[in-house]
Amino acid sequence: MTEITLAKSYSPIEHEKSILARWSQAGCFHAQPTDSGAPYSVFIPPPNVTAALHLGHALNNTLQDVLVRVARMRGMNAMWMPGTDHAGIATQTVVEKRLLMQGKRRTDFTREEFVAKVQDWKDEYESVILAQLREMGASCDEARTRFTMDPVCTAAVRESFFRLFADGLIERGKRLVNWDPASQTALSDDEVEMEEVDGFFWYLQYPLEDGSGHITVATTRPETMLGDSGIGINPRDPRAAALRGKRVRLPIVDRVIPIIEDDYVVMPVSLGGDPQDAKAQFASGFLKITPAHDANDWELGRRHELQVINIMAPDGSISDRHGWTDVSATAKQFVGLSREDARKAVVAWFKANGLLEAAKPYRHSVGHGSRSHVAVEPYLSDQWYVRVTDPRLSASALRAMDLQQYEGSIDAVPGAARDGDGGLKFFPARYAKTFQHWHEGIRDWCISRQLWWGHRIPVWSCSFDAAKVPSATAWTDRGAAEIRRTLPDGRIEVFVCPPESLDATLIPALNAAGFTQDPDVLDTWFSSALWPMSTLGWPNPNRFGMEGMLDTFNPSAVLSTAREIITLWVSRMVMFNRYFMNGRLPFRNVFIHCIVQDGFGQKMSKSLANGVDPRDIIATHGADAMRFVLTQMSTATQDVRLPVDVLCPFTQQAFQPKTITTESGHVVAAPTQVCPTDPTKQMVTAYGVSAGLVTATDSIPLARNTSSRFDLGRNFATKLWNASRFALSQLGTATTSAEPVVPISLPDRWIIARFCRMVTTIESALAEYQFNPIADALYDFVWRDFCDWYLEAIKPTVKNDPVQQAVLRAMMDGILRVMHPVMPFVTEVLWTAVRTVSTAPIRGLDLPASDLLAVARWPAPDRALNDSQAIESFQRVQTLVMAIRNVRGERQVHDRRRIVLHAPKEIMDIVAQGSGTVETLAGLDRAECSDGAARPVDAVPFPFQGCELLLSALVDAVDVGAERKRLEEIIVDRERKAAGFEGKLSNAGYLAKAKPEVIEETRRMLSQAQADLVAARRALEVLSAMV
RNA sequence: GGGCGCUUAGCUCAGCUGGCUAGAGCACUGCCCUUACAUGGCAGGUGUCACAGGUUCGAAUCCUGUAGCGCUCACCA
Repeated sequence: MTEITLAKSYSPIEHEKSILARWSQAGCFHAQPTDSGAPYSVFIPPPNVTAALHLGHALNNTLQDVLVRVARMRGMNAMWMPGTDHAGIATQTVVEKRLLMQGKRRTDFTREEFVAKVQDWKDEYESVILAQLREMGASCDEARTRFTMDPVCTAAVRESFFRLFADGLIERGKRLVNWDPASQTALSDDEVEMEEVDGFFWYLQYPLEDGSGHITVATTRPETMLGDSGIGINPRDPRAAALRGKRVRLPIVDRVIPIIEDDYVVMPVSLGGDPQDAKAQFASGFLKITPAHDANDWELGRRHELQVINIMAPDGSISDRHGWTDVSATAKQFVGLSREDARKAVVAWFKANGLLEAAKPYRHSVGHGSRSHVAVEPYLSDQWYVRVTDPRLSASALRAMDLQQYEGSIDAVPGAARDGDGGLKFFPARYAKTFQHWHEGIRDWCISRQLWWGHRIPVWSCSFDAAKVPSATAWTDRGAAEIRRTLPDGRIEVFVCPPESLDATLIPALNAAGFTQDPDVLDTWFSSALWPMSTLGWPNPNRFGMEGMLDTFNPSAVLSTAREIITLWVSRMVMFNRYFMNGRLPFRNVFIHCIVQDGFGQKMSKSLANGVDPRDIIATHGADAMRFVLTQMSTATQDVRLPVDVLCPFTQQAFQPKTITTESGHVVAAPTQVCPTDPTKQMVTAYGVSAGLVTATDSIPLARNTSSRFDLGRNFATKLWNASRFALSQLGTATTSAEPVVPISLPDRWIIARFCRMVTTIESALAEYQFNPIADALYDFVWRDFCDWYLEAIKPTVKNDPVQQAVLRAMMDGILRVMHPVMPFVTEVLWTAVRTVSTAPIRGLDLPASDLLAVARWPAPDRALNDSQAIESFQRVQTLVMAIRNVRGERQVHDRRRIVLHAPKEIMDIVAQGSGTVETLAGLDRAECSDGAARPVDAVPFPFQGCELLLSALVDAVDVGAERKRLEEIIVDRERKAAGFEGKLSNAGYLAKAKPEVIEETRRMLSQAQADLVAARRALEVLSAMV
């Protein structure tokens, strides 16, 4: 037998690399569609390549890894697809910022040059991210790593775009988009964040055209008045009748615009408006309508056929070249101003001309670009849309919902029954509501982005004189899809989308015919939405050597992600997967994990740069410790707050960093910190570096982050390590045998029963995606049951008891298996050591051998081993031990001192049942049967379950005063308890309505308290007699 | 404004299909370097379960309301 000696404590850094290498060499995370076992696939929510991963990602990936590793150990064909996301606007913004620091702009380069620079950035961070995943032990199928712009994914983008285009689900539209004047691109609704801004309500007077007076409009955006094309009033407004048919002469511009009536217009409180409505409090009853610069006005304008006058350039400045033609001489002075300056100038003009009636301060929310942080402009432009409002998409997503989780009647949702209906389930269930409400209020999805980094839109367009337009089938006959529209000037614009397979012939033909490709790229979520299909080779897996992948691994088992992703991504994956895969779901379950916040309650995020690099925690605590604590922190309702410390690179001391408040109001670690023990030494923080504020140098190095929250995990790994060391030391003489043994002694039967229950607890928690109970079950079992009780109990016997050795060996083996998904490294290291020992197997507990723990079988103990009787008996033993220890503790009896228990027969039975456990764990020299008559002189009495027990040889002399005090405290305690139970039992309602077993339990508790009371009082009497 | 959460020990959090004396880790106190582990062992103190009502024999748990915090959707009249 090989003797493996283990170091005195577990050092993660010494083992993690070699364990990773062993897994990698074995290729045990690589799955083939032809492998045995039911498919269990998980798609990593591909992190974007803007920055490295933080602990929020670590949490998500740890939980996924737990799921995947358990599935793998259960013999399923587990495939975890890793990858990254190109994150169009975010990545482009990051790179542009970097260039700006060098004094360069995107437009200083050609599109190809710039994309190459972004590609470099992507390559750098992609490799960082993949390394992070590896280091945290994520058992991803690395060989299948994907990036959203890989050829296989691009092929899926082309195919899906073509089919949506051909099916009429993609359209070109002139609509108001969220326009980011800084990055000069359209944004989807999801990329807009609302920020509170201090502003004003300005009250502007517009004269009536007939000179009969004026009306007053209220606005927060006076500069848009240059584009006003109508004035709205509510038809119920008492002033409406008199104004019907009248027109207003727009100041500055001199444009004459109609007054229209619409229910949408809010009436002021003074005229019957709702006082609860903030709008009514500020409204004048007259609404200026600017269809080109306000989404609601756009709708109003359509209803009343108002002119659409765009007064801005793409950079947000006032412009007469983007649709504004009736620029008056007065208006000229405003052209060219920024929107901010224009606002001031317009207000000043109104004031100077006596038309500014009032200005009231007003705080309101304004949309800002989530990346650029400048105010988003509702801007009229031509964009591509996916008509997700079509029932083929949105209603299909609703019909996918689990019926138990759908609110209302699913029959009201349009669409015919299909595969996949009702198959989508959320954990925790409340998030189904988010999903449902989103789809019920869904709006068409703007998918074009005026960026260079991303999937270029595969549409070629050209406009023709009506007479020269090609025939409607000219391009469709050649295999392309086509849509066309008539422009305001009567020309016909033709849009052609070729399928990728015909690129070689159609693209040259299109170019030759004068068509040009759309310069824009697709919203990143378009390609993300295809992730569970595109990574498996859809539409044609064989083309990429992925035979069988799509049919085997789609749908996946579960998507694990964050709350806000439900609308951004989950929704789109469901719609697309179902649309393209004949109703099939991308995943059956959606698990929403909690959010990791920093010590100030702010979500860790790449953009705020307050995230902690998991590698920092791995460095100070080890990957297993990090994973265990993250698992334990994962609860269903509570986000995780994680105070972060900085680790001084000079002294290795952790300290609380000095903080600063950012412009956006966030509290973050200051970019530079001073060593707490040596003020001459400085360091930079991860925040400072990620935010681009500082760079690390040799003299001012980067300080890692750490957090004491992970100590628990590190200590637990060490505990497991040492328990294994001890177990191995006890098994040195063990002999192997093929004949299964049946454990007889109480501690053996008990620990196996507890093991069974722990496995059950873990399995039922996993089924509900509840991770915190998994960590707790492991911790309680390993530390409390196994180490504190079992190992201590068997110390005197195990070396000479082959059956007990078999139990010890089996428990050690079983523990490593169930711990492995959460703490894969330390368990894999110990596995090698434990496997060198072999004993007889335990009947009913099959633990088949395996070279690597990562692919060992998950334990499935026989139900017969879950021995309730053993658990109850051992519980009595534990209670007795704890009672004795309590006396020892209070009397401060030295640990090594052996004492004597004197107990009546019924208690001696418990001692006997324990087969030595009580003696060992309570530090008894012996236990003697006693009727209480013959009382040793130095005996200390204590009540236990209604009996009076005595302990002797505790001390050399009894301190009567202290003893009396102790007994009196017990009496007070038991009196209080007895009174409580008596109160319950004297309540007629309680006796009549409570469950019989509950009442019985109360009676038992009462009689025990009363008996304790009797015993303690008698002991007090005896004590008094001694004096 | 709509929706969804949260508020339990000094800190970070469990518990909530109503029922034993409300728990864990950390921190704290006392004792112990007992040959697995001081990243440890044994013992101990600590809570008006946010607040106010209600339902019930019984509420941390269910209902209503209030306050504070967070997330999310909508909102530039």
